[in-house]
Amino acid sequence: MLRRHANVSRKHISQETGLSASTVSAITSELLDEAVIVSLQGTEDGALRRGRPQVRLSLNPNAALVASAVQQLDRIAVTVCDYTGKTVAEIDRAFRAREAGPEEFPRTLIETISDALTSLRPGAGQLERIELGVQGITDVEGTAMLWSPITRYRNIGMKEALEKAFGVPARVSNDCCMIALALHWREPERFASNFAAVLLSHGIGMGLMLNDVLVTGIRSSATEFGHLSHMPRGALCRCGRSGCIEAYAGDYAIYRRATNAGPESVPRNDIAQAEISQIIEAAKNGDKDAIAAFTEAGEALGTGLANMFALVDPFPVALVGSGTRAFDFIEGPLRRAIGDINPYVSGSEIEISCFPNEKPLIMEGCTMTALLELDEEIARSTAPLQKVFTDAI
Amino acid sequence: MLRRHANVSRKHISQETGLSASTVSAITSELLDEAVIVSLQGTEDGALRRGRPQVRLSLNPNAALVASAVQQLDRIAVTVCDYTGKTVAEIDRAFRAREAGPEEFPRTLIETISDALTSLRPGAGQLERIELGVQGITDVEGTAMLWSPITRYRNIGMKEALEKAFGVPARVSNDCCMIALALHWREPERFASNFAAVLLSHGIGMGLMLNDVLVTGIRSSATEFGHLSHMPRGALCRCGRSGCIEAYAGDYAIYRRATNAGPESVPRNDIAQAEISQIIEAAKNGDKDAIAAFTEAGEALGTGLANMFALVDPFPVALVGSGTRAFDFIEGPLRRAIGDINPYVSGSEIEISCFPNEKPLIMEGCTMTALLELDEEIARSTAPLQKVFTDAI
DNA sequence: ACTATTTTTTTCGAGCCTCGAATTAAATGG
DNA sequence: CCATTTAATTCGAGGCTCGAAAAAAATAGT
Repeated sequence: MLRRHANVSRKHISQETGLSASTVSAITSELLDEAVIVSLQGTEDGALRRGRPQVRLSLNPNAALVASAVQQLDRIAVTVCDYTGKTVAEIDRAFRAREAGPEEFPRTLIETISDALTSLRPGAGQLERIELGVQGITDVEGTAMLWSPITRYRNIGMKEALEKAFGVPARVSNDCCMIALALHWREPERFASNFAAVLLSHGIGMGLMLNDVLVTGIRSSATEFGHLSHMPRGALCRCGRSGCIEAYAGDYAIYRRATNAGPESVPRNDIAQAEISQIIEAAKNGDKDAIAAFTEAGEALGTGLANMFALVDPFPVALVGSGTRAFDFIEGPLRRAIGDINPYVSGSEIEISCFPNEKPLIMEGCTMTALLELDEEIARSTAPLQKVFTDAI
Repeated sequence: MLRRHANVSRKHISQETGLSASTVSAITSELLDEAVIVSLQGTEDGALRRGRPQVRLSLNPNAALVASAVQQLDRIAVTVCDYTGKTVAEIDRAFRAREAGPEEFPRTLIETISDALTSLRPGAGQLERIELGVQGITDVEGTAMLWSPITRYRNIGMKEALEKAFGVPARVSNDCCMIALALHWREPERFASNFAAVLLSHGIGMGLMLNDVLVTGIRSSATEFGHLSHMPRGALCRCGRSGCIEAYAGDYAIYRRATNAGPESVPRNDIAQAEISQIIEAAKNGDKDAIAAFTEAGEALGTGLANMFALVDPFPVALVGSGTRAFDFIEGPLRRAIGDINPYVSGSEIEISCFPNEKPLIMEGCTMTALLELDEEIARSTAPLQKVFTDAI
């Protein structure tokens, strides 16, 4: 509750959670004793009313620090946040992932986190957790980057090196999952129990939340939405197969279709954003191939989403990343494909939001993941939960 | 625990569930007082060992009765089971659904259940719940049959009429969900937390369990697997759209392809099982079109499953219903399609089981649903555990 | 300034579910 | 008939929860 809302009174917590006032009092007094939370005088809305004034409670910023990192093709970014989630240190520096050896990844990361930590004002909390967000496939345990488009090396261990260097728990996560988590916390009403975050960039990724749980694939920590079959025996995908959604909706697919290169031609993997911008301009000027490129991308995305809506309820969708710049050309075909395929869902009723800049979302998701794990740990150590009855049958 | 295993000792329950012996003792003694369970002398394995013998516990058969019903195109079947799930009465009679008016559905059902109940030996438990399984779309609350291929009437209310007639809670559920539930209880190791039951008959249905929860669609109580897009702008489906999985894998699609009727031709809805048998025979004799029909069915099913495996982990699949008779012709293309589409799943590693006869599974699922709801109710209504005080005089 | 009123928070006693330790129960072995 | 073994129960205690009562901390009114 306090992670969601700062400055709320015990009364308010009691009303929102349904716990009795006495229970809230007991729990908060214990957390205050342990300096996990702090109290402030004055009512929530600042108005002075008759009666004993509410005491506003908040998380104690100094209870802990967490470090979040995002490793991308050309940059490495690190953010250190206090226990309330406020950024207290930030570094964003160039990093040439393609030219880096496998050992450079953890090394550079450790250096950057160290630099961020030394820039902190004294008196801040202690570092308690590190969370790293990367493109590509990470193992479900979050120990390593199994495969990533940013490097030709496989299976780059991260967790162990980080934990050794800083002495705190560390994890690697898929960027799309972090984006989904960030949206879940940023707009809890819209992105509630069921929604998808679709990352549109060179490839297509998805972070999917169903029943309040992030869905994880068998090896990748995210769902392989980009490699769902859109068109059997269709366009050549970067993964080597044919007809994947990505082979129609990824940057390379849009470039290929816009330049009329033919669906079988080998995907380029060095497409600059400027080239996509040119295609958008061309589409605005009525270029048939450019428009067809975005139309086919929208159809592929819409078909994939419609299939998911046929399996579970329709859910809100967030489109994230540079691909959203062409949203005006993608939206129509996408919504049409949804309506065409699913008899019970009209394309127009699906909530779609765009977030052009994925990086802050990935960072936010990393921070939230670290903080939530920390919360769990604190909850465990404070008031040992009773053994949960697990059905062993 | 006792619903899963009859005749288990308190000791065994304690070991399996992880609850302490004292807790198990407290709970079981209360349930014994309420006659929800009964005890029997003698060890589980019958062997006489040293030490105090175990007391075997089981559900009390007479604690309650539940009625399950399956309404199909040409028959209506009713089974009454005791609280342990044992069948104590059974009726299966002809019913011409196509010629029946909307009011005949609940009326015939009530008649049949009444007849089954009057045939019971005296001393049996009281009827406590009714569960009905039907093809087609039911609302999530289980009140009505919104649409079903067995009748041209829409929105046939069932719950209210049944509850009025018998004075106990009633529900209508989708047949595929019931099949999934039955499999989950029949083979809990194979069909555990994640699996799918695919019904292959005139149309294609699916009961899907993810994370121990049956996935329900927005209106239908089951997932619309049959209407996932397999081939954009592909074969005409019974639902009016094009390229659905069902338009390749349903009986009418197989008949259409085998008779070379062209993918745009209007689906027949009166295909007899004998006609499908003929196509199977033709395939065995090497008929090109018959083989192609099953091949395309397998590809469509495999593609749909592969897409699901890309979203969540691969899971075991049960193929159910008359369509499994052609499994030998379907299996190869199905497994190939899975491997072709999902880079991380080989088609050969997916566990596929066949269950040709869907009716007993639907019935079993209905019974289990009713019994499990009853269990929940008993757990809720049970008086809170109280300590026993000895008289101080 | 003092008291009544209002509102929030804390304290207190109790209930429920769980557990471990000790006890009781019910059998076999010698 | 007693020692031993195994199962089940009882007992006391702890953790989390609650409702009722009390306390705390403010304003309103005389």
